[in-house]
Amino acid sequence: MKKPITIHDIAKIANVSSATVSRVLSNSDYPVSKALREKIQRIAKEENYIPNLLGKQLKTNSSMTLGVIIPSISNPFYSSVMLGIEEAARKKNFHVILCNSLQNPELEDEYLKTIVEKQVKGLIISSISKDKKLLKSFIKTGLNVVAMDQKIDEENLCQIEFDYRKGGYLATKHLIAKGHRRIGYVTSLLDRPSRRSIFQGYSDAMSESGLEARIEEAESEEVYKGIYEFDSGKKLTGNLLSDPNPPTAIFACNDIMAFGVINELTLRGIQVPDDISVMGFDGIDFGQMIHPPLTTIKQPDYEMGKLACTMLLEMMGGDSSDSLNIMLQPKLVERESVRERS
Amino acid sequence: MKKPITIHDIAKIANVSSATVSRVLSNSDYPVSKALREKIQRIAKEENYIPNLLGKQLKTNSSMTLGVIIPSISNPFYSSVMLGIEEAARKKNFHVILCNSLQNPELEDEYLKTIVEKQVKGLIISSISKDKKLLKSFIKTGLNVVAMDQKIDEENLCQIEFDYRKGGYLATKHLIAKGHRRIGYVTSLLDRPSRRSIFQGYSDAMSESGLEARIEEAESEEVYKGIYEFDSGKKLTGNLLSDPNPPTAIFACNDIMAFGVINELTLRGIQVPDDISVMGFDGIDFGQMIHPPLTTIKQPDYEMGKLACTMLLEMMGGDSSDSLNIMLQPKLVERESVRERS
DNA sequence: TTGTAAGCGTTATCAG
DNA sequence: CTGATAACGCTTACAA
Repeated sequence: MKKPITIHDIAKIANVSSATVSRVLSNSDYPVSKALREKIQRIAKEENYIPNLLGKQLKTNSSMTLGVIIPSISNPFYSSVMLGIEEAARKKNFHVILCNSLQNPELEDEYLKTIVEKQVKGLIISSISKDKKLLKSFIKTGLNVVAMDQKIDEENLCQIEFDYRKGGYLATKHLIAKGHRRIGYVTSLLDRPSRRSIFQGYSDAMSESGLEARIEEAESEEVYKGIYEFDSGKKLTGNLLSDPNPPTAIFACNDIMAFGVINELTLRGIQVPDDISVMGFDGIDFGQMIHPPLTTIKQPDYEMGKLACTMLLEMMGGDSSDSLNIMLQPKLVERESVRERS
Repeated sequence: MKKPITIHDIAKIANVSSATVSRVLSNSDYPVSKALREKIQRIAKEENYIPNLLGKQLKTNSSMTLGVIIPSISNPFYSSVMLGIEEAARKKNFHVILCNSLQNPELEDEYLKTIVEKQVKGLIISSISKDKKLLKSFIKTGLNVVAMDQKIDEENLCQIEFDYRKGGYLATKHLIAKGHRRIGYVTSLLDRPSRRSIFQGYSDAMSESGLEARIEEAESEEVYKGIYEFDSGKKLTGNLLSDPNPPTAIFACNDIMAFGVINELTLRGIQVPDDISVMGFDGIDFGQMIHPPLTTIKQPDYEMGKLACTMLLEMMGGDSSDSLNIMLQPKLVERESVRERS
């Protein structure tokens, strides 16, 4: 495990200065004679030269690394987002550090801090922190940030939002159009703006049609684990069903929860969609794999990640630093878990 | 966006040398008088000092960053693994760079190279490259590697294997014990050792009981996307069903494919498990969410990631560099997609 | 076209 | 206990 070879070693072997070596090996456009250039390249190859990017980065103050902070990679929505981010990053030779905040604001801040210390200059974040104080302070000192999924009140950053309210509205409207009047809404704890917005859309659509909202909210938030939301969906469905006059359609705040709803219904011998219709929210792939295939609202996850990363890289390129604010639109995906109320 | 403050700036303010500042701010155990220590800490806080880890890393030749190369994060198995890795890494203040090789050996090598250039000293990899030449060469020059999931023939690295063969064997035996005699096996392309091993287990169990193997193999591999394997499961099921004497049980090489099998069966009016039993492999959470809940072989994904990372960190600690080789055991998870053949 | 030398921000060695 | 000072590996004025 001897010391790796540096440009100085190569310089010595080639009888040139390390400056010249640097110039050719870093693909600078600085003029170097063809003879020397080839000689140096040959030697570098022979000696198995591996550049030490830390040196370069320290000097140039640029780390070619992006940070991503999300609640949990085990949520299929975020893993799609991540795939999109990484795809876009790779094309520009950036690496991506993945941080799961696990719904824990302290963890989020800790990651934020260490990432900045590593001189990461670009961050994509779906923040769950309340005040976002630390994040805002880093933005002020030059960190480039694209906020995703959860809104941040602050200038100087790009935001990629998703129109959750409209999504909730669209879903509910669809149910109403199918003739449903008693529509229940099951949701995780309404502690995040995104979740409140979906609920808002639901409420708006209901009251617009003179219908009464009927909501079941999960009590507390466990550490993010898919199966937790599934169970939660089952439980809340039970609550809804205990009503003397239960709903004919159930709308869930995300697909996994909707799986729980369908599961509970099926277990109780209630047919979906014949007896009760079910509607999800997210549009993860698994929705197509269950029975019946889930009608849902699609969030463009992969595209969202790709877009976020492209915007971030552009921002860091520093061209037009007009901090954009993009609102992605929901799309209704009709499959087979909703049907006309006869 | 003025220049961030360094230990030198602090030294100047405090009227001490930067050496002293470094000693207190890096939590070195080097003795510094209490008075100075507190003064420096106070100033650091006041000035909002953010250490530049690049400088430190360059000096100490250690990057506190790990690399992870996996086929695709959108596969729920790997996202659980990743969650486990990150959990273990965080506890030791390491960050994790995520690289999706997308089943592409060239991408894998490219990542490998750039990661090493970034002075990442530890790597967890589920390699899909054939020769693994580059990887082996890096191991020789001191890269610490934990190979996961896919075996690598080489000394000097830890491996966390999973007993795929036994898993396949266990699953098949279970089906046989339930009275099944015609058991079909549907699988993705048998191009990886892990997949061949599962198939081997299946074959072994079948021939051991004097039963005839019946395999359907997907033709080619698409870029990794969950829905592809699902469709593939559907299609192969169709093939199996076209047999004049179709199987009474179908075993799939992974859970998602099993979802496809169940879906196709259900669509054709064939009851699972009443008419045909279905068995999966992986044990992802979604298996519990479909109907009927999938009987499957559990790979300890999250634990695998955690273990891999712990081992890697230990290796890098450099204590006992005995390169372990751990074989994780499969576990049968009985749910409701398999039933006794009457 | 090439070389010299001064850093980038940190730690580590050595002397005081 | 504290302070100079020399690295770490690289880039980049500036000089030649």
